[in-house]
Amino acid sequence: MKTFKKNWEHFETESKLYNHWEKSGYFKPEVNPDGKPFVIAIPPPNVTGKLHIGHAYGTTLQDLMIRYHRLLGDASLYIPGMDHAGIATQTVVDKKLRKQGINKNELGREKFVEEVWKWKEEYGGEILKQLRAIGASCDWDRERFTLDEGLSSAVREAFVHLYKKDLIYRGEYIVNWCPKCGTAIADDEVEHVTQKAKLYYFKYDTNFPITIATTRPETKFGDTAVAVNPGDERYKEFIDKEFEINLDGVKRTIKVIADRAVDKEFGTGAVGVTPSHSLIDWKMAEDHGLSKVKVINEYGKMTSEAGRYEGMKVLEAREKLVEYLKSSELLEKETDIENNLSICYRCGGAIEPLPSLQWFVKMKPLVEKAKAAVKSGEIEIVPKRFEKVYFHWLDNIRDWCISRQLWWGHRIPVFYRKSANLEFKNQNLKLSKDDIFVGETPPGNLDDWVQDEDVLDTWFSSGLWPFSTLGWPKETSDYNKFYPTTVMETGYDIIFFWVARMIMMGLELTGKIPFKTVYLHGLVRDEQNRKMSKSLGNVLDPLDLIAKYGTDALRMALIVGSTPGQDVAIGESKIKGYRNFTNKIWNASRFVSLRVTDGDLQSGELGEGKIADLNIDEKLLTAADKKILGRHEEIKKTVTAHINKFQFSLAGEELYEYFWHEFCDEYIEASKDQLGSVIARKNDEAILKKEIAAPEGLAMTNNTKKILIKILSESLVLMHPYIPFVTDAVWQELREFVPDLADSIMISNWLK
RNA sequence: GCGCCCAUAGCUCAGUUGGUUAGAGCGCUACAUUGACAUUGUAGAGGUCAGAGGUUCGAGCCCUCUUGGGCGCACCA
Repeated sequence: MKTFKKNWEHFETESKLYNHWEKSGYFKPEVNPDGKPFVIAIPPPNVTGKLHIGHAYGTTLQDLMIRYHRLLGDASLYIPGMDHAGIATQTVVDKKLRKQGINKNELGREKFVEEVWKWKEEYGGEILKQLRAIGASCDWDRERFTLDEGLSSAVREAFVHLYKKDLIYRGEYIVNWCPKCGTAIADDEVEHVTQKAKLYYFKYDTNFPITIATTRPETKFGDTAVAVNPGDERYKEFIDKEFEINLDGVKRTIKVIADRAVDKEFGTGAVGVTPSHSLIDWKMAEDHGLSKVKVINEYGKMTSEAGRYEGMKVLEAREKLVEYLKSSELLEKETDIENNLSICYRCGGAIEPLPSLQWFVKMKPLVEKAKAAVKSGEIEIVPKRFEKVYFHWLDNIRDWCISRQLWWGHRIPVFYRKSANLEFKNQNLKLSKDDIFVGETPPGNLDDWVQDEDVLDTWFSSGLWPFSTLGWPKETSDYNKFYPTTVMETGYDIIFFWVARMIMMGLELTGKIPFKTVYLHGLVRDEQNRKMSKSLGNVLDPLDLIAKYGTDALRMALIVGSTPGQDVAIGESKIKGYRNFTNKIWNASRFVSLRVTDGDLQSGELGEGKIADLNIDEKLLTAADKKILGRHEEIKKTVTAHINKFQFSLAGEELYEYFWHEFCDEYIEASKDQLGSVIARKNDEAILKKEIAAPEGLAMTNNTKKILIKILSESLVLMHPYIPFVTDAVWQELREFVPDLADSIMISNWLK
C-alpha cells in the first residue's frame, strides 16, 4: 500500500515533477488551444554568467502570471531565451583567453567569435538549467537567442528599415568612449560617481588675460575658446576677442565667447572650451563655429596635438602639466572639490568623451508615438509613477549611438565599395549611393565590397525581442497569434535601456505596441536592506537556496511582502518561514488523505477509501463547515481580484493566512470531531461498528471528507502559481482516491 | 538643479477607490503536545502609523509644510 511521507521532500520531488511537466507538453500554449493568448517574453538573461537572486525574483513573477493564466484557460506562452550581451560577454571571454596566454588580436576576429560561441554553449546551458530549477514554465521549443539566425535577420531588417526611413545615420560626433572596453557606448551606459578632485586655476600663458579653472588641465591642449557668461562684467571687454596662446609649447588661437551655459559663480567664471572632449563644449563649438582639436585618443593617451605630452596617459599628462604650470608660475591655486566622474557601466573605467565616427539612430521622430502609447493607456506601466520617469527620459533623449567597436554581436549590415571607401573611415566622406549598400548581401561581385567592421549595441537586438522572438519580420502564425505580447515583466533599472526602446522599435517596425503592461520589479537586497555584493559577502545564490529550502519556499519568500517598483529585502529566515509553509501544506494534505482514505496516521499508509463525488450535502453542514466554505468562496474572489490587479503580494499573503490559520488551525481541528474519534477507531472495534452503523454519523463523516477534499484541492489550485511544486505533488497524491482530477494541477482550472 | 521613493511592532516589510479593535514573517514571553506537522499548537507582550497643520462624520491612506534616509536624471568646466 502506498504511504504518504511525513515531510515534504522538495529535493527529491521538484526536478522530477518539472521533467514530467516539460515532457508532457504542459508548458505549451497549445494546452489551451481555444484560450485567448497571454504572452510573456522573458527578459533574456545575459549569457555571461550565472543567474542571481534578482533573476529568480523576476522569473518567479513571470511564471506566476503565466501559471495563473494557464489555469484560467488562456493560451499562455512564456518565451525563453538569452541575450548575447555584447561588451559583457566579449570581455569575459577575452579575459579567459588571456589567462591561457591567447591574445585576441593574434587570434583574429573569426576565431575569437568561434571561441565566444563555445563559451555560450557551455554557460548558456547552465542558465537554462537554473530557469528550470526556479520552475519557469517556458515553452522550450520556442527558445531564442539574440544571435540566432532568425533574430539576426530581424536585426538586419530593422536596420535597413530605419536606414531607408532616414532614421539611421553615420557621422563623427562626440561620443562616450570607454578606453578600457575599446568602444563607444551610449549615453545611458554611462554612470556617474562622485569623487574628490582638484580644481586648478591657471592661465594658458602669461600673455593671456583670463584665469580659467578646470579639473582636467591635460585637456586644455584642445581648447579653442574661453567661455564666459554674457552678463559677467569682469570679462565683458574680452568677448569676441582672439588671443594667440602657447601652452607649454602647444600653440592655439583662443576666442573669448559668451555663453549662457557658463556659471559666473563657479571657479573664475571662465571656462576653457575643449570641443573634442566635453559634450557641452562640443555644443558650444557648434554654436560658435569653433574648431575642434582632438588631444586624447582611443587608448586614453595624448595625441600629437599635445606636443611633448604625446603618448602620455591622461593622468600622467595631467601631473606633468601641473608641474609645468607651477614651475612657470601660471598656476594661481588649486582647491579641493567634489565632482562627478563618468564611468562605464560595464567595466567601471573612466569615460573619455571624444569625437568618433559612429552610427546613430535618430530618436526624436520615434519619441511622440512612444509617449502617446503610454499616455493613452494603451500601454500600462505598473507602478504608475514610473510613467513620469519614462516621459522625462523621452523628453530629454539624444540620438542613440548604436555602433560598437567589438567583434561579438550583430555586425552592422552596411557594405562599402572598396574602390570608394578608402578615405571613408577617417574623413566621413559622403559616399554616393552606388558605393554604399545597406542590407544583407551587396550586389555584383562580393570581392568589391567590404563590410563595416563594427557591431550593433546589444540593446538594438533586445529592442526587437517581443516580436523578433515570434518570427518577425515574417508573418508567422506565432507572430499573428501572440503579438503584441501581454506583459513585460522586468526590473525598473532597465526602463530606459530596454523598455522604452522596445516600445519605440515596436511601434516603428510593427506598427503595434509590443506589450500591454509593463510590470517593473525592484532590486533584491539582503536582510538588512543592503545591496548584495561580493565584497559584503551577502550574495545569495538561488540554487543554494533551492537546494536547502525548495523552489516553492524561495518563490513565496520573494513574492510576499514585495511590491512593484520597490526593492525587496530577503534573507534565509524569511525563506525558511515559507519552507515551513510548504511543509504545512504537505502535512495538512497528509492528514486529509489519510483520514479520507481511512489510512493509518502513524505509518502514513493510505487506506482503501475513495471519494465517489464531491457533492456536498447542504443539510448536514455544521457551523465550522459553513464558516470555512464561506471563507473559501471569499478567498477565491479576493485572490483573483488581487492577481488581476498585479497585487501578487497581497494575494499570496491572503492565501498563506487562509490556508494555514483558517483551514489548518481551525477547520482541520474542527473536522477531527466531525470525522469521529481516531482512538475509538483504532482501539475499539465496537465503537467503530457503532459509528458506521449510525447513518447520520457516517453521512456526516462523508460530508466532512468531501469538504476537506474540496477546500484542499481548490486551495492547491489557488496556490499553484506561487508554489507550483508542492501543490502538484499533493495533487498527484489526491488523484489516487479523488475522481476527476486533471493529470496535473497546472492544467486544471482556476475556479470551477 | 529637476524628479521619484521611503519613514508603520525589536528587525524586514504588507496595508491601492479613506470606514470596526492597524497586519505578516522572523525575533521575544508563557504554556501545551506520544494522535498530520516541533518545519507544531494555544495564549501573550510589543505601534501617539517620522513631526506639524489641513480636508472629512471619519485619515496609516488625500492635501500642504518640516525633518531624516535612499534612488534616478542632468551636470560645474
